[in-house]
Amino acid sequence: MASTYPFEASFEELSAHADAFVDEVFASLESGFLVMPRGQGFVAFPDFENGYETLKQVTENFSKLEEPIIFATALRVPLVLVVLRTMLGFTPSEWAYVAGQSSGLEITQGFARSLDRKIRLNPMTPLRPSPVIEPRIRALVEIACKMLSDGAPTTPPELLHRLDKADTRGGLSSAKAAAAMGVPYAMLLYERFLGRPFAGHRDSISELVGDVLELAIETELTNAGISFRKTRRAERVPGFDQAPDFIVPSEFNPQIVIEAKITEDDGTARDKVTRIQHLASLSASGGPSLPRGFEVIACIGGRGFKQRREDMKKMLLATKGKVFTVKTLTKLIEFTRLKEFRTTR
DNA sequence: ATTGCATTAATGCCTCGAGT
DNA sequence: ACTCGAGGCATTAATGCAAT
Repeated sequence: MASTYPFEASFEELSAHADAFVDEVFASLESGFLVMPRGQGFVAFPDFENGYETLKQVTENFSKLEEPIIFATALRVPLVLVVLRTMLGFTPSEWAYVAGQSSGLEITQGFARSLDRKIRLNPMTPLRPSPVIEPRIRALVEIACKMLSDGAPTTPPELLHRLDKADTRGGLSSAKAAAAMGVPYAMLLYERFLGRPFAGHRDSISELVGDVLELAIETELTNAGISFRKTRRAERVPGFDQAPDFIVPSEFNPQIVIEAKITEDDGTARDKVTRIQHLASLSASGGPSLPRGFEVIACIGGRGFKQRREDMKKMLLATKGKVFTVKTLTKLIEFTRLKEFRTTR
């Protein structure tokens, strides 16, 4: 085979040796799941512990859970709310639902989510709720106190109550015991097993993971002095049903589009392949506000793409070989039409 | 403040083919 | 003919942020 990398190959070479090029791309893909960004809203353990200790103090070692006291404390140390939610083992949405049901107030899932997010972003900033917000927070605290005090009701054996866990099963006495004596390592592991490890945090930084790749592309483009338009989340760009991540030189004149995707999951990878194929067909057909024949470039990362040989073939053919990974990103400009837009050496 | 959108991971069900 | 595993596919849940 004459060419090493798919982006150097002619279309004839590409289709003749598709499998070899798939191997080449696979070889340069690596997985990055072992490390993840902390992100803005990451709650470090000392902060979380501070919330916990505060709650433990004002409840006198979890011997009494009273709404007025906890509400006042939560305003002062907002992480108390996060700790309460963790004791319940609920998502913000779920907490909002039970609070709404029991209080009769309208407490939307979005409200609980943004409150939780706000606290995680600024754990040390006291809350100053407006008259509209205050009763909602009170209702959240109220229902948490009640549920944590009552513990899990008995359920038929085939059902499992969400409060049926070590520290909440028997109401306050369970929490009290857990706080005083700790919980066995096996119990910690069991909880971890039920909730996939780092799930909440992973979900919240899911977009930052992709940023690493996007930033690398941005650097390449900027260094070469190439004009580009980077689209934002859920942005609408005329001509595209879903906006590609980069458009060169601008959204009004799409000559080159770049899709950047990292995934560790094969289902997601499949989805991305479909999307890139769709871009390729848009390029072939053109559209009301799209010139025909714009170049489609894929920049990919993560082991998810390794799972699917057939899909990778499709992607290589759809992009005419213009598939880059973190390892080959330095060749991005040289081997694509991007070089036509270069203004610096 | 609320809503809608895109993104991501995880999971169950289905199909297909290899091996017994 | 049957079993088992792998891969494909669709669905679900959770999340942050731009738009409203």
